[in-house]
Amino acid sequence: MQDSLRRFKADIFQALAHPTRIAIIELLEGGELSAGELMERLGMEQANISQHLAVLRSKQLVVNRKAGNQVFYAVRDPIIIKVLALMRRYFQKHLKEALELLSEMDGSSVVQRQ
Amino acid sequence: MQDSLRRFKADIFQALAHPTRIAIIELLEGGELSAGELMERLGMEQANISQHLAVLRSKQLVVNRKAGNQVFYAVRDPIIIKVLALMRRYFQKHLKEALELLSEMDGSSVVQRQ
DNA sequence: ATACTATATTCGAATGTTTGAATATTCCAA
DNA sequence: TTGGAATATTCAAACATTCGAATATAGTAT
Repeated sequence: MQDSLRRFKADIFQALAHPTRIAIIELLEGGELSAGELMERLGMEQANISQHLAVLRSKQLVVNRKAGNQVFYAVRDPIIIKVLALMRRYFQKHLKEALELLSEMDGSSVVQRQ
Repeated sequence: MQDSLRRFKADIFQALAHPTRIAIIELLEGGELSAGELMERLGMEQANISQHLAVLRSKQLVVNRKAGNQVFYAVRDPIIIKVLALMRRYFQKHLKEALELLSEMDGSSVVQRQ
């Protein structure tokens, strides 16, 4: 059980482990939005957004509600929003190192190392 | 910037998105441990633990301290521990659905669907 | 019925992650 | 300085994720 609990947590982190999906959750922090609105605000392919929404749905991080033609999405549990808020705090706290990490990831590093 | 911030967050979630790495962080919640102790308690291959530690190090989720022969690891920032604590709350709150999700993942589902 | 709009799914190529086996490094002790 | 213990790295195979293009479904209006 210990291990499958950890698999469960890992799967949720996995679902959060993509910039587009984080953007979706952050957009939904202000309340529910339709798939189309998410698509517009993110400026990405329709299919791509829909695929990311499918990931978030499959891990139950979001719930959806059909209204006629459209499908509205919302974050299922505010705990997830809290998790992202903690991440923001973490980022701010470690801003300097975070920026160094980011530039290394870019391959545009200006950071000294010995 | 908005987007690279999200890439940063996504990378941290990615680092947490593995049961073994979650186990490592949870073991470290009680204080620092050597790589060897982690290996023993997790009962996994030496190389495997070391690789997972390398992932956690590269995203700066843990810090390490060499002491003679050994390397001791610790969680860098308690915020990460808080994140995992939130996940525990989330899990407890959604225990029923979580169990269903887990059994689906196992392929050993006993859950009814229509 | 037909056409239109909104959303979802499937497919395959590209890319990234995970693993154990083998090997390397580092430190200490004899 | 040789040997052993602790840890890290490299490699390649297996597996998973991501993307856009194409296609499917479902609702609404004509």
